[in-house]
Amino acid sequence: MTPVERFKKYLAKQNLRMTVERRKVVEEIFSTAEHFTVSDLVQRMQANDSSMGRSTVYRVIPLLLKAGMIFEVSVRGGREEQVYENTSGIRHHAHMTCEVCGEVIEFNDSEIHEIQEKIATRYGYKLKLHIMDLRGICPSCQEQIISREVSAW
Amino acid sequence: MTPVERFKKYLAKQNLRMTVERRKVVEEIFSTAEHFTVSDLVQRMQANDSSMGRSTVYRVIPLLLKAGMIFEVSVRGGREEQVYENTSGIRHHAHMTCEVCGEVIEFNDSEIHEIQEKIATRYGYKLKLHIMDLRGICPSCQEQIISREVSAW
DNA sequence: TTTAATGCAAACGATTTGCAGCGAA
DNA sequence: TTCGCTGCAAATCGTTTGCATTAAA
Repeated sequence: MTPVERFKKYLAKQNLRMTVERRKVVEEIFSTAEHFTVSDLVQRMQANDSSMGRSTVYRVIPLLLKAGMIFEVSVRGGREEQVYENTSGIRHHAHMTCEVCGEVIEFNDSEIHEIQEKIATRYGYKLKLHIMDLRGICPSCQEQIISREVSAW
Repeated sequence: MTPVERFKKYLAKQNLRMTVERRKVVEEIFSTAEHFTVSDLVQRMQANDSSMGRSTVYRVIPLLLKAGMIFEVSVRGGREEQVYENTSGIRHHAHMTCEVCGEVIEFNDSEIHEIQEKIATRYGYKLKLHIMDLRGICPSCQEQIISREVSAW
């Protein structure tokens, strides 16, 4: 079943309508596995059809969330746009961030995946997105900022 | 060393100034271990001093982030305010969310903590915040929404 | 036909910024 | 005496919403 068909079924169940605009949004979202923002979608879609409305995209997003077809991904700060991902396939995000200098280390630990699956199984969940977000202070920033005050923490 | 002293040192290092307003913000943030929003702070502080400016708080936040004294915590959606936490003590957030109905299960798995610490040690990081965020679809929503289409995923 | 969906523009709400006066160092 | 900091008001920017029109079902 294609994403469009899946969404159409979901809409029908809610007594909502499949429109050309909604179809285009879904096709655009599932055309790649990359994450996206509303601006990304609008920009890509307006390249083909300049009349495509921004608010239409904003109105489709919550429906796709409810349908379990996309996820919110980002931890947003300031006035950054929300980032989404489609749910075709399970995504793993495991990273450790230094909150001082912003360094990000990505890692992929099989033990983590095993535990995540174990937990999901325990509760009967079908996992679509795993985020392991470790925040701390990297070695060099520890020296510069904390110096010998570590014991005070 | 108190949070205020710590922040003062950080400011001095950057050739910035410790002011009465900044002192009050830090004291307010470290008066509890709870998370907070800018509105929380402004409201609490204006109870004592109605002239306290909102933009002053907004301008202190990035300094405290850089100083490693607070963290951004929330995964914000829509126009929700950003949530922060002070870094006195390590915080663990482990939860699994159903993206369809919004159910949130909090769990505390010692194995996860062990692995998180192991990873941090490997890279020399001083951990302050651990977030394990699992997103998926809960059993009852799987029935209602996916029904017998699971195989198509 | 009925009524949900669309595009546009205006409204919102959180966050940022320009500015003139203030006050740490 | 500097020049970073403050409160205020205005500006930004992502997101939401009212409305007249269009188009699924």
